[in-house]
Amino acid sequence: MSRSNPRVLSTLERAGGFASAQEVYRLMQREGENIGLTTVYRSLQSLVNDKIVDVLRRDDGEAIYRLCGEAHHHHLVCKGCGDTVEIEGGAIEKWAKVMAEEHGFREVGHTAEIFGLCAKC
Amino acid sequence: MSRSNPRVLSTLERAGGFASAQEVYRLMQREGENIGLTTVYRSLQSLVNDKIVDVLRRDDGEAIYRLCGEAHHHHLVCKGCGDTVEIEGGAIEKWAKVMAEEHGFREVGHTAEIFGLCAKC
DNA sequence: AACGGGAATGAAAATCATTTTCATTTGTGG
DNA sequence: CCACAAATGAAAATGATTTTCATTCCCGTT
Repeated sequence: MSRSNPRVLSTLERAGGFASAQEVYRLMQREGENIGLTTVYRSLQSLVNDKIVDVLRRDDGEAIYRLCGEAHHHHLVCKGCGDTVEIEGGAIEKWAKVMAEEHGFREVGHTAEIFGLCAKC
Repeated sequence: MSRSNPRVLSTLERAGGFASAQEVYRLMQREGENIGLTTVYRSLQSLVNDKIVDVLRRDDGEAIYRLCGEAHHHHLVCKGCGDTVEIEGGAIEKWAKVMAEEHGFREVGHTAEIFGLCAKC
């Protein structure tokens, strides 16, 4: 297995903690970094596995990566400007737990996102 | 502009009101319908424009189309066998609404899935 | 220093969904 | 029957992402 290239993480940080693989790659190119697209993808994937970054989807389907704290949280994403707010989801945790038990599921996780238009858009 | 081919809508309905363009296409093929992939894409786009169907994204980025006005439900998916149970998510609807209002978001939708191991796996 | 093996790298090819192009077919009004 | 616009679909183009594979780098061992 490959480990994350530290320059990828640092670039993602500098990008405001929110960018697609292609964007991270272009950024690094512009900054004269000598790195291949493949490595950028691999590093991002590895960061996702390690739960250091989160992956979401733009409306066009492109994956965007985002630095993420450890606390489990959810996102409120603006369809217009892509602005993201981290929100708390206690209600979801409970819902997921109840639903899982009701159907005899074990080792459950969940995803939940809300998307819409923010006040500015 | 092209108009939607009615067979596409009818197939999407039969698919449970929830499928990707490729899936709709494969379904129609299997049923002996004589239609091209291009037309399926065009029809779905046109249905989206007319707000007859909604478009969401799968985790892998593939676009999935859903009939508008379908009872909104969520999925409980088994990581082992892929079995899926439709579950009701009243709690989520409320949560999404509250969170959106709290942050000044409009026209909000949401996605929520629970995954785990079912009783058999 | 030379050696060997595993990890990291990246160029190029492969994949896959989606879009575009364009020539053909179909349907409709005149 | 004719003309013309809309609909269709095969094939090529696009763009993100993944895979392949040969090369390079790193590190501990002789």
